[in-house]
Amino acid sequence: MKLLDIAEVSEKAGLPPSTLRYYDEIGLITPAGRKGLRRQFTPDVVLQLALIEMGKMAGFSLDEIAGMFGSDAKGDVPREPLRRKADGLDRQIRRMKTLRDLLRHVAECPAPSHMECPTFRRLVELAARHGRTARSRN
Amino acid sequence: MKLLDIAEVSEKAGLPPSTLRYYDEIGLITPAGRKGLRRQFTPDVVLQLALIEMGKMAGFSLDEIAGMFGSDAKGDVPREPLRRKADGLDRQIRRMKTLRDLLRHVAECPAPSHMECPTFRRLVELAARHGRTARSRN
DNA sequence: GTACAACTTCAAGTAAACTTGAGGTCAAGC
DNA sequence: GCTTGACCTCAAGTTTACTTGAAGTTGTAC
Repeated sequence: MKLLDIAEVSEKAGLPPSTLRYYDEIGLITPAGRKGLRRQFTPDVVLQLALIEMGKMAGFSLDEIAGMFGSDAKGDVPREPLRRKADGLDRQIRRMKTLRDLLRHVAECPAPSHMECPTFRRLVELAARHGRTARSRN
Repeated sequence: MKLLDIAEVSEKAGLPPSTLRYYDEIGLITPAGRKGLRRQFTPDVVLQLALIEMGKMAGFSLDEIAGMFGSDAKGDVPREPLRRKADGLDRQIRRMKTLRDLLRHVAECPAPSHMECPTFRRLVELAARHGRTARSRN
């Protein structure tokens, strides 16, 4: 299996080397070994990084992300929190769809102030209700 | 129109007063006036705050959020950037759905290491492709 | 009319997620 | 075998989004 050095991973993942070193430092990724001082990564790390990016996009902290996928070795990834996170994502997706509709509406709407537009208000109120319903924080 | 003081807004919006003062300071919200020193808000601010929360959830910075909805007075909200943000949200929603499926899968999957599970890898690869396709940053 | 709880300001502190820079190491090509 | 460019470490700096605390002010209830 061919190993990659940091510049190759950086290229493939679209992340600067400084970030990769930082992720290594906090244990989010781990090089397969070293050649001299240089980190050598398996190609899988690129996939892992894609996963990390997704987690970040969804609003998870690096700590949370490590908790989701990082504890591979131990094998004791607790299932219930994962399910709850997935449910949280569903709620978040719903709110993001509302926000998307809102943005598209604002881009079209000729009303001088958004708050005066009934369509706008309805959408925000809808989202506010969703937010209030989604009481659990993850 | 009845005005709210900071504690009432805090209560209704679920945000601490310190945050509301901060948002005022950076111009994200604006009190309708003051009673003595005390800020007096119109009820609409609660809706605005819901909107801000949505924007944050979607990964926008407070600056970006101010740009989307804040420049109400000027009336020159540029439409094209808004449409692009909406499109960005669509891509993000797609990736979040993948992440959700991934989390549900990990919660079920008996494989010792996720990276060894073909279903898992397929999902991540899918998402990685989505990510690469979505080149524009907002 | 006075007490006091709830507000106020302003400066400084905090946490997360990186980035930057100085100074050092080393593998590979010539 | 030596140069050189890509890597390394470690400490300090940066940005965003707040929070905290000290010290002062004031609307409202008694």
